[in-house]
Amino acid sequence: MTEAPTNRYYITTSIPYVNGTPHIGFSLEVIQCDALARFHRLIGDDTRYHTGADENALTNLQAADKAGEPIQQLVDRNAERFASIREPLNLSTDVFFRTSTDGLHFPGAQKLWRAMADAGDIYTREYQGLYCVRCERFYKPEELVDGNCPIHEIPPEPVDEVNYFFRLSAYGERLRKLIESNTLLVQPEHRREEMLSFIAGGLEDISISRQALRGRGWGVPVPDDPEQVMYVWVDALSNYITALDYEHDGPDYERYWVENPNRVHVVGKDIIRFHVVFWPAFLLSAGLPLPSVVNVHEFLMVDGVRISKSRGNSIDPVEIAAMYGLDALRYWLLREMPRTGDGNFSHERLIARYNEDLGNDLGNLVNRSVSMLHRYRDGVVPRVASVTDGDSPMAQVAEGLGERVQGAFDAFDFRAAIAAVWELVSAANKYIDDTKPWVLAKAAKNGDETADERLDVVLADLIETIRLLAVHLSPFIPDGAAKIANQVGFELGPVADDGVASRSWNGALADLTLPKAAPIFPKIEVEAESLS
RNA sequence: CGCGGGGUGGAGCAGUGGCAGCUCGUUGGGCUCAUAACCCAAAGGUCGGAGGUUCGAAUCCUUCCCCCGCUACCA
Repeated sequence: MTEAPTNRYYITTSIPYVNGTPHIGFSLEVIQCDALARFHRLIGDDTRYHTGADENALTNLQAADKAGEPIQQLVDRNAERFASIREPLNLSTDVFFRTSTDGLHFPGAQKLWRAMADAGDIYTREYQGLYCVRCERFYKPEELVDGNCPIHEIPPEPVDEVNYFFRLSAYGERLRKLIESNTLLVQPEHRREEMLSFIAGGLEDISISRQALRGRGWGVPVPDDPEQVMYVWVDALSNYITALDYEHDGPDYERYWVENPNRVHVVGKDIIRFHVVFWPAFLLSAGLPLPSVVNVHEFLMVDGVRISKSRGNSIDPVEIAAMYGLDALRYWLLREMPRTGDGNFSHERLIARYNEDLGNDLGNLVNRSVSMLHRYRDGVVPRVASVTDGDSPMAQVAEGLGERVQGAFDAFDFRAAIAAVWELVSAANKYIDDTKPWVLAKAAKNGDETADERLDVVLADLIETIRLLAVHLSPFIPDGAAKIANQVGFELGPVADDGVASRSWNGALADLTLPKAAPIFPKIEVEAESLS
């Protein structure tokens, strides 16, 4: 096998405002990214999974004022809440980056600003207007409803100030070409078209600063102008590189941004413009590499209604994980969320998916297989030449599974990735019914040597199938995958091309004695009235 | 208004020119290794309406109806 150069993979979530607490919609994004990060580690990529908090937004300051609390204190407390979902959701994040406290951020963001300014893309303009602090944008008088911001229903503040503007209008053509050529790949396809259509409509220059006074100095100061702080999106978007120490062109920056073809952002559909147009334009201006992929996910609704704090229909993913188990939550999010169109969260569907897929199909498969191995072979995995050679029926089914899963991941199609693995689960359950090991065992007991050999093959086939399942499922349900691995006598560990951690059929568990069978995904039993 | 998405058996979804599929549910059967799990079979859809292109349309075109998102805050 020739030594291929190490592939690299940098993946980011968007960084949420920390004026509230994480809800299940955000967990969709971090869990999608986590599956991708874990998958890329599994195939041996040098992977960095980045997430964090956007703390310099004016909206955070307002939340603090409303709570009568010092801004830094509120931001510290809420950032901790976002950071703390790492353990209960078993996220493999490499960094949780805070834009108000991490020393890398301010100088990095200012360096980016200077680079854009040096390119001649930043200029000042007198601006008079009505400014909604919650939106952090200006409104035209005719856009107001009863004198209020149409979104937040609060009166905008009259503002008369000089702002810095970015020459976004100069970048439409270059962005169009980059997106059309998929140099900047926007997924799914219809989002790409939406952005092309947006660009074709013409880009206007955008305001990229606000008066520092309005936020009492909260935010990233504009270089050489203490009167102004950066518009939150310039500051926030830059986190993807400031966290890598863009300030000093540090080793992580070189490794994951400059010398890495895979720079992947995963974002919600609401902020697609910022990531597909604004951010790439900033980078073009500064002469820096662009993201290679922006994957856009849809929203998760609850009972068909958009999650919002004012409606009070927010659902805490940590609570769901505590109620039903993390595997249930992760599996449901990755298996059920449609690629186009919003998904709909419901306790019933989550429980149904868990019980049916994880409990009945997968968990029961492991359980019945290991039970039979103990019953007929004292828990010792038979060593069978045809199985270790990959010549057995289940090995045929598993052929190419790794490629199918990878193809689905490359397309951010988590449902297809899981479905590919599930073909193996279904085939294994069917295999048991077809081969009837209990019949073989009875015949063997009566002296039928052919049946005895056949039983070895079937059992070895099943155990190897389960080993593969544990490995392939580890990006989706790391906890459950670890339990499956334990049931067939190994620990999920670092990536390997052979042995128990291999993604390919190899019969590596032959001769091993397995622990006693124990249910991995016990059924969730709930009474209907507790679901409301 | 502009841009975009969706409308497929009871429910949730896949399916971008070639006999309409998947999961769940329902009904019947099989099996007894297993978490009352597993396997097989059946019933159930004129693919939102109308028109058109084509040998052939869920799929392409036209038009209409309904639901939703974006329009420079929101994961």
